[in-house]
Amino acid sequence: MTNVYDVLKERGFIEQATHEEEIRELLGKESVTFYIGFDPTADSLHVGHFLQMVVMAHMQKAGHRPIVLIGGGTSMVGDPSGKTEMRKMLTLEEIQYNSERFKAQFSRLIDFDNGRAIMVNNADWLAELKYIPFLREIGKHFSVNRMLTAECYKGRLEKGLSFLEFNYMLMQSYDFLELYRRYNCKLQMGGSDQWSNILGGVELIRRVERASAYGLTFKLLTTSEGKKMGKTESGAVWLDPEKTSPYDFYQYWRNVDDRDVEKCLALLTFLPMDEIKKLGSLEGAEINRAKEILAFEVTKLVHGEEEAKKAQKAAKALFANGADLDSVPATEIPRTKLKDGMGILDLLIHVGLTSSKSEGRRLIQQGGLYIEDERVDSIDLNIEEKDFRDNKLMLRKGKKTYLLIKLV
RNA sequence: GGAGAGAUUCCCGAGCUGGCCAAAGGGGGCAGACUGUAAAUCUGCUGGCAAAGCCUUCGGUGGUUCGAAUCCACCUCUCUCCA
Repeated sequence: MTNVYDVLKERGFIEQATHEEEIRELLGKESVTFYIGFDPTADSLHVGHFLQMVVMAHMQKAGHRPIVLIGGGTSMVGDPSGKTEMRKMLTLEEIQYNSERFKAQFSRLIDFDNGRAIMVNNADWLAELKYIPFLREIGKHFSVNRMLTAECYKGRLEKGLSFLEFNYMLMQSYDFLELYRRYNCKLQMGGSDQWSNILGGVELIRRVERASAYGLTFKLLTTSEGKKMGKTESGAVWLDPEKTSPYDFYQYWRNVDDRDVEKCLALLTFLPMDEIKKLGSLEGAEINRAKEILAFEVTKLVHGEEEAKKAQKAAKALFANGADLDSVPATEIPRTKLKDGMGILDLLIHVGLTSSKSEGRRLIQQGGLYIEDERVDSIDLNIEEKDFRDNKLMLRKGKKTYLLIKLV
């Protein structure tokens, strides 16, 4: 059986490791409990988290036990790594709610049955901490000099860093220690921005427990241009279908840059590597086939096969000849609203295609709006009930944004 | 606690010897052309509205003025240096 470490390495996940050889050996000979921390700062996970879920799934498949650590306690402090500003603090209820949502999303890729994976909240132990004992037991092991030279604080040292946030590293290190004690967790993984926090924990366990602990970071999911992936103009690409529809999710991957296709296939799908290499080497327009597979596979993992098929069908139909279909993003509009007709500019706002009339006016004046594949050339166009065929009307903004309006 | 610097439209960043400022430039975004639902490139747009006009905007509140992003006072916040 191949070592997971090699799998992760081959697929390009790994950025840095504390003890590369030892980790590889450990993963090869025993079932290792490991953890990744997640901040419950939003009510859904996004693509960046998905990458980490995939890693956990690879690990679990190889017989290791994942711990999903919800940072209920640490998120009350806020990780300053790579951030330019202090984060807002969340209430307990929000954190609770967000964690519930997370678990549902994790369950798609990770099996939590019979303790094969665990989900814990670090508020359980962090909230109880007493200041003096904490300083005496944990604080004494940290050198401020060393912390200040850490890469992750560099940016903040120029902009200002509060003592509150400065403590984040201690808390995360303490998490690792606590998980080591409770679950014999020996390995922490995380994004490469977590490197110094992870190191802190590894060293802490070595000092306090005189035990070996390890850390591993993955590459952040970035585009070939170095930008963070999974961000669009309208925000993150979420895993929650309410926040990012399966169709939009599919389209996001369908539209990745040529240069990113192979990387995405390796990191975000479970297709075998030789197949991925083949797909990645397709030339010219051919590479669209690889993109379709990427989009389909990732959508399937996140939203299920059913939704993935629907999204794919919709995309194909729309881009082939503009036929309307059920799985295209759709909005409903009550019949009564259109009794006296509705100006096109108002309609655009109503269905959320534009955010102001000026924007709609510009869109139309620049020839970017189509109704049933006919370019709209007047901003005074009035939409009435009789314009709908079968109670449906297909709008298109630009080349790729379709919206089906249903009359109800 | 003391001394200084600053807060501008989505972001960065000009303007700050008062009217020509809805505010340069860049980034980002949107649209058009080209194309492969890619990239690169080129073009236009990018506060709102009942649109040759009007309204709201330059950290906040007041004031000076015919007129303020620009001047004055107070406040809030941020940064730098000193303790």
